[in-house]
Amino acid sequence: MDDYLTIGDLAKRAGVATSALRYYEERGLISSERTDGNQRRYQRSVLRTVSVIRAAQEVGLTLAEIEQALDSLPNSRAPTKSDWTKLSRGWRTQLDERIGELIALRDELDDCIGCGCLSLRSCALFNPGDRAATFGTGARYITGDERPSLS
Amino acid sequence: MDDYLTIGDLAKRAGVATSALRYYEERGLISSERTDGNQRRYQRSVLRTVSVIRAAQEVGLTLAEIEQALDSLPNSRAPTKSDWTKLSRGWRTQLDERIGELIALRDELDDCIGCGCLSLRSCALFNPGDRAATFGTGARYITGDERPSLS
DNA sequence: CCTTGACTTCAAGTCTACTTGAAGTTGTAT
DNA sequence: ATACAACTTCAAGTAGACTTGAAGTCAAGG
Repeated sequence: MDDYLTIGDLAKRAGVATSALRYYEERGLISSERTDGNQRRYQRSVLRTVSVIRAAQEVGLTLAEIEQALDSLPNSRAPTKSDWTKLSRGWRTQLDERIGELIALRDELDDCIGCGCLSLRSCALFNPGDRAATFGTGARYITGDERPSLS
Repeated sequence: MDDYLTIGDLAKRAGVATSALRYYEERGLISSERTDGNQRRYQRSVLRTVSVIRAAQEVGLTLAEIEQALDSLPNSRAPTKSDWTKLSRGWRTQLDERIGELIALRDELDDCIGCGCLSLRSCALFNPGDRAATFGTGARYITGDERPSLS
């Protein structure tokens, strides 16, 4: 049973809090077995899953989206190498998009620095509408709901 | 008094909800005058301020940080061209940093796609610790609290 | 004048991703 | 055997940026 991790060990190795792990489990993102005394024991592969979750979060995905992605895997949960390849390819695309958006925004900023934009006539930054209008809490623009054209 | 905007007009032209404008005002980010009947009337310059606020949010700043930036302006609120230049230069820097982070993450993803990372031995993505460990809700990594080195 | 849409305030609700606290149980080293 | 850290559950709290709803007032067209 050296192959099993306690929640504390997993937390340490994955770089997350134990409370976060319990939360992931509650949401169904990871799973565990229990000891006779009802304590969680995680398979090593769960460490991999948690790493994937954190990476996906950095890409900008919500836990709901990550859950969906993990659910879509053939052997649900605990992604294999080819699963990971599939997922990361998709995420890379989204990441590319977000990077593109930020670069576009940066270009607008550059144009605006000292351009007299404050006239509000032609400045892209100061004319909303085609830029991401709805971005509530957090970075939601990456999910593909809508993509600001910045044309 | 054609120079004044109602809250509905401002909302439409700025691309935000009226509730958001009241919220900004409550937080002290924008200000208004009142009619005899106690309705808000905004100066045209407020449209500019709202645009600046939205742009800054897209850069990744919180309202608290934006408020601080606006407060730091000599003629507080309603930024002039040179104020805007100052602000946008600073924001551009942060934007650059965030873009750099995302690009680094993308490179990691690329390395990981089909590299056998799942061994968990040497993969940057799968070895947390030096990557941004704390990013709660939203894009907090841009604020300079901590910068992941991704070394 | 009257209707109707736009406005007012204020309190409370929403969403995401957790964290914190209380009260109690388990595992392990000595 | 005993201490003590690490674990358990469950409820409630947190942060940020708003939104929603209720109950009432204002403004402009016909």
